Amino acid sequence: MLTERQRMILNAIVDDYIRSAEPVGSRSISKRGEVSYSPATIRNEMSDLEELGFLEQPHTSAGRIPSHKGYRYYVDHLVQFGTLLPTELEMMKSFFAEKLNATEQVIQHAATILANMTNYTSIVLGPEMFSTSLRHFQLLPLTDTTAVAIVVTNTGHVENKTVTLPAGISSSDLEQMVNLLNHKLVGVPLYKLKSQLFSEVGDEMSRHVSQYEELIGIVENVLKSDEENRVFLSGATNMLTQPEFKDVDKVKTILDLLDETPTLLKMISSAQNGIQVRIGTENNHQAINNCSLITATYTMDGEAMGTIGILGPTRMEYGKVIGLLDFLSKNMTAVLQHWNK
Amino acid sequence: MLTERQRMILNAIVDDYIRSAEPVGSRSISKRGEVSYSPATIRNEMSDLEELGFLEQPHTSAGRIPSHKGYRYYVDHLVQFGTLLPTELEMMKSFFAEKLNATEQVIQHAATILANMTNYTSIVLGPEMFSTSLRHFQLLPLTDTTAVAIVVTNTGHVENKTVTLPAGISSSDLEQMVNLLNHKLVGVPLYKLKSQLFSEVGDEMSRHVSQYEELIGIVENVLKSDEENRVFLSGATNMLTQPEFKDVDKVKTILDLLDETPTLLKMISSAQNGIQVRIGTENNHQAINNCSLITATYTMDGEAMGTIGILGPTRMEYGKVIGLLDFLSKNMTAVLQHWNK
DNA sequence: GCTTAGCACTCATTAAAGAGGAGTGCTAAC
DNA sequence: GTTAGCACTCCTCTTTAATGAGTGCTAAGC
Repeated sequence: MLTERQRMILNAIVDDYIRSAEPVGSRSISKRGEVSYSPATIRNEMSDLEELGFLEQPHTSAGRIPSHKGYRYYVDHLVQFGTLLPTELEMMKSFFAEKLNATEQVIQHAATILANMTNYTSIVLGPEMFSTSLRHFQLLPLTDTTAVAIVVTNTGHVENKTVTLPAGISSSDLEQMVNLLNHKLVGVPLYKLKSQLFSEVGDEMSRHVSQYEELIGIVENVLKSDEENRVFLSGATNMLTQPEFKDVDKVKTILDLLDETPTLLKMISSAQNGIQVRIGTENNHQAINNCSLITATYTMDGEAMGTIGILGPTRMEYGKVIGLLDFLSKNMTAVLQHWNK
Repeated sequence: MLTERQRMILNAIVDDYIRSAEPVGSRSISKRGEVSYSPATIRNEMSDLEELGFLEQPHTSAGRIPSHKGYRYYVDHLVQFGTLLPTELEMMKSFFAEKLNATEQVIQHAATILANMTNYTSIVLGPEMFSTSLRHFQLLPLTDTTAVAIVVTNTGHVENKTVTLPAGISSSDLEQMVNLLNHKLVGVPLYKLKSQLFSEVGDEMSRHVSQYEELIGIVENVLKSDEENRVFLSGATNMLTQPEFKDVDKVKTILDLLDETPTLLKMISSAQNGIQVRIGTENNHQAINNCSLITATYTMDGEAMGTIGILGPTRMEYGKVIGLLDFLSKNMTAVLQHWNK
């Protein structure tokens, strides 16, 4: 619905604005060379683009800046994915070459490296715990009524939580039950635990099933309490370097949002497979109405495991970030696979 | 060395400045009533106080603000500890009434509540792991060469780390050794592990001591990797609400510092017993030259366990914060004791 | 001798006014 | 359809002046 020339002009304006953070005037577009028309012609097109909702004008005598709709069009039709610069590639290589022997470390490190490379804020969602399987379950009594429950997954991930013990179970009974659970349920994917419980354990000791269920409840409880720990944040203070956030009050609402792990979790875990860009209000959070979130999911054996996200101002370097996320998410699998197999 | 009147004036100036964040003039001191002298007299004293280094003047025609030395004198001789307001007491009570069944949660929650009550940033150092004792040690093989090591302390704290296994140990040997270690070393304070190893285990299997040592090394390794997790931060963004930090660049260096857990750890773990106030440059960190850190240590059974700290601008409410920290640190023991015994 | 009223002086802050300039929209010519 | 020309808008920056809070000093008062 846009003419080729309009697309070129829109593209030039967005590019320019991303670079400079200043409203873009017709003359500076004309001088760039890509669009070889006079400023007057470009002005006419800009006027049309504004009428169509792709551009905005801060005030009459200023240049144009992209509207949300403009960014959307840019992202959907115009942006070209960046390829990694030699230095970036170098950093990536050294990241993948590193000997990190825990999934968390890989994720955490990925977050850090992304934040450093982009100068934006990175939000990374670690592997979905429920897609892994039970490696070991243990219950260590602390007092008469409490114990620390420990769940180890096949990925080497350890979760623990101090729990209140089910009433009316003797410690020897408890031990026996834990042993049986381990014997029968090790290797079972976590999300299947409950159903497996009935087919495996239920047969043998049907009269105690309710107590077993309580134990499985503990396991699930331990894992659920972990959800928030899946979120890794890095470079939050990079927000402070963006000219649009030089006002302390604005940036505070953003940083406060970044402090709320549950909100972050909801935000990033709602990402679709592949690369997704959510611009401004599409994020549905007042505080980041002037931010864009670019997410990429990473997989293992074809299954979605987690999400990598970059949060920056709407005026962010979409091409570069998408390129980086694409590269990282695709190669992430390799690293994780190495340690989880 | 200061006259009574000078002390009163200094006190009034610091109080006023803490409240208003504006240079304090002689007239406003005179009007407060505490010092019933004319502005001219007060001006003379202020001039003397400046000469003595307790006050500073931003420019000729401005009021005075306290210098670091002025704050130091205020903290050492003038400030009166705040008593908790009814609302504050209420918050404290509900905090202590809460059923938190893990030390980490207590600490984390203490940090949050402090940040909220003071509107400053709280840095809390959790219990020293090495002062607790071994509850359980476990090694779960993941691959041929790696395993996840799990250490549980008597406080219900669980640490884990994926480790590379010592070369040349069969899995059954390993199991046997872990069992023996558990048998002999459970209940031993963590800092005594190594020495105890020799007296307990060394006798029985002297030829394998080096391998045992390697296992203990793993235990210590697991615990060391935890040091950073002892630090809990809350209310970092509160810094943004302080008028002295309305400049984004200044506040960025502070927030960046707060992101460096190891630095925080060093900073807060160097606190002396009891309540300590470090003003401005006394913190030895460029980034927080305009901040003060007030710390209080909390104990259990007379032994130092950890530290609670509040970081704010040098112009912070010393009296109130010291009152809060005093109250909290003294009552903290009670909560922790409840769950660790 | 300590205290204080009086006054000149300093200097940050604020408001107003003007100059400059970037950029637009429109019109008319190419 | 394209573009040069031009009047117009409005932000930004600078200058200037006014305001006022606060000081330091001197001399008078108690």
